[in-house]
Formats: sequence, C-alpha cells, structure tokens
Amino acid sequence: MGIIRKTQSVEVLLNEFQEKSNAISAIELIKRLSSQINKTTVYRVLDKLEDDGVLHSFLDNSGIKWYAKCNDCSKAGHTDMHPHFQCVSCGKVDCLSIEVTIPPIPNREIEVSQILIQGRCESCNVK
Amino acid sequence: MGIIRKTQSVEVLLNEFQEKSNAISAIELIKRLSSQINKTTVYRVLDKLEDDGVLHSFLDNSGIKWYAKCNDCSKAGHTDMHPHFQCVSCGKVDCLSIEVTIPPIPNREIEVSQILIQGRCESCNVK
DNA sequence: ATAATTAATGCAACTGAGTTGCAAATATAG
DNA sequence: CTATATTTGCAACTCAGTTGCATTAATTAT
Ligand SMILES: [Zn+2]
Ligand SMILES: [Zn+2]
Ligand SMILES: [Zn+2]
Ligand SMILES: [Zn+2]
Repeated sequence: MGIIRKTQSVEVLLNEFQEKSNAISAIELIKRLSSQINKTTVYRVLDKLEDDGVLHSFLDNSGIKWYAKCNDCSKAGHTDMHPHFQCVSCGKVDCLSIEVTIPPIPNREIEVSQILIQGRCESCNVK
Repeated sequence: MGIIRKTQSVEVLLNEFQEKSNAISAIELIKRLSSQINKTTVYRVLDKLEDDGVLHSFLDNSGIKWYAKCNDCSKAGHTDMHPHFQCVSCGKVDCLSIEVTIPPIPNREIEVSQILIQGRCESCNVK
C-alpha cells in the first residue's frame, strides 16, 4: 500500500539505511530500535517502504528476511535485480552489483531469479 | 549423522522420491504421510538422508524447505549444485540441470551459491 | 487554530514451520 | 533370544512473522 504519512517510525527506519549501504535483517532492526519502535511497526513500515521501491527484501539461507536500499526502483516496481552475498564468517550481507546471466530454459518463462552467494567477505578474507 | 537402520519411515520417505523427480516440500511430505509417520520423524529422516547425500534441500522464496534427490552426492559431501525453479502459477518446484556461472568477485571467496528461479513451468506456460 | 478524518502505532495474542527432551518402541548385533 | 543402541511419537517449545483492535498521531477540512 505504500507510505502515506511521514511519521517518526518511517524517519527512524529510513535513517538506519542512510549510513552504510549493506543489508540489515528485520530482526536486527527490531533489536536495534526496540526502545523506539514496536516490532509490528518495524515489519509494517519495512513492508511499505518495499512497496514504494525504497527498499528491497530477500531471504538468507536460514529463511530470515533482510532489507537493503534500492537503486532505481519506484512504486511502479522493482527493476533493480542483483545477487546478494552473505559472509559465512561474520554474517554480514550485502548487495552485489555484478550481473549473473541465467540461460534461457526450454518451455519455461523466467520471471525473477534470486541469487544468494555465500563465502568470505573482504574483511574476513584477509585473516 | 546419517541413516543407520533401515526403518519403515526411511523406506516410506525414500519411496516418495522414487517416482517423480521434482522437489517436495517438507510440509507436503508431512501432510501426505501424516497417517504413517510423525512430523518430527519426517524432519529427522529428511535431515539424515541429506547427510547421507541421498537428498538435498533448499528454501523457496517464502522460506519453506524443499527436498529433492541428489545425483552424484555422497556422505562425503554435496557436489551436485544447481539452480531450482518454482512455478509461480502451480507452485511446482524442480531441479534445473543448467549451469549458471557466477563471475569472480574481487576480494571475496565464494563457497556456495543458491539460485531460485521463478516463472511459469512447461504445463502452465501453454495455457 | 480547531475539529474531523484517516492512517499509523502498540500491544497482546496468534500462526506455522521447524526443534527439543524424554520415555516407549523397534532394529540390529551377539 | 537377549542386550544394546538407534529411532520414533508425543507434547511442549522456539522464534520469525502476522492479525485484530483499541489508541494515538498525522493530514485535511472548516
Ligand atoms: Zn565477513
Ligand atoms: Zn540488494
Ligand atoms: Zn506450473
Ligand atoms: Zn535440486
């Protein structure tokens, strides 16, 4: 349904995505903002921000939901598709700006593809 | 830990994967076998069959677990990596035998990649 | 500015997939 | 056939996410 009013909760949540550009799990946001926003509200605002093309979401390999900023999406739809990377060592998740081409599959019409890559991130790799 | 004894439950579950070669969700198996096997046992046997390299599992875009037969995996490890396809129309899920290459990512060491493609399957595409 | 309208919020209770502990049942080895 | 170890069923639990509803806050109309 999208955001209609510019409330405190919306402002606070958007602020969390201002600084760093990596993804944040819904659970982490709920924990971080527990003193300011109720968890139901966190889920609802995230949902609306996704509808508005401000954030996009995806599930990690344990089925929990992550959110990150969109690049060129709008209320009309999410066009900014990309793989996500989760570090098996530190757990950090971020958006990859690489292009992965899915070859056409006979008799099947591809709509979307979700790619989750797991490995070791820059910081964890040097050690 | 793997399967040690050839019990009824193991036999019944393996049988479900005998016929068709598409993936089956844990929930569907629990529903299907509810008169024969308890849900806890279903989860436990599936888990062990995965350890043995007989089945492999993955999550769909709503976070629920699916299982399918492996090709050349063993107790030693799962080598048979491939994308999965879920039909947005009928919900059917199957393994794709296509190869999708993930380009190397600077400073990151890739371990595994999970690819879930959504679209319309053969049967739903003709209509 | 004030009141009326409508959307957003908090809370508590719920949902549903998957897990855990433990006692009873069953498979395998001797 | 008995002893031992694994597997099973059950009930109770976990935990991310959802729902209903009364209250609060933002926007619009007066
Ligand atoms: Zn890391
Ligand atoms: Zn992203
Ligand atoms: Zn279909
Ligand atoms: Zn598969």
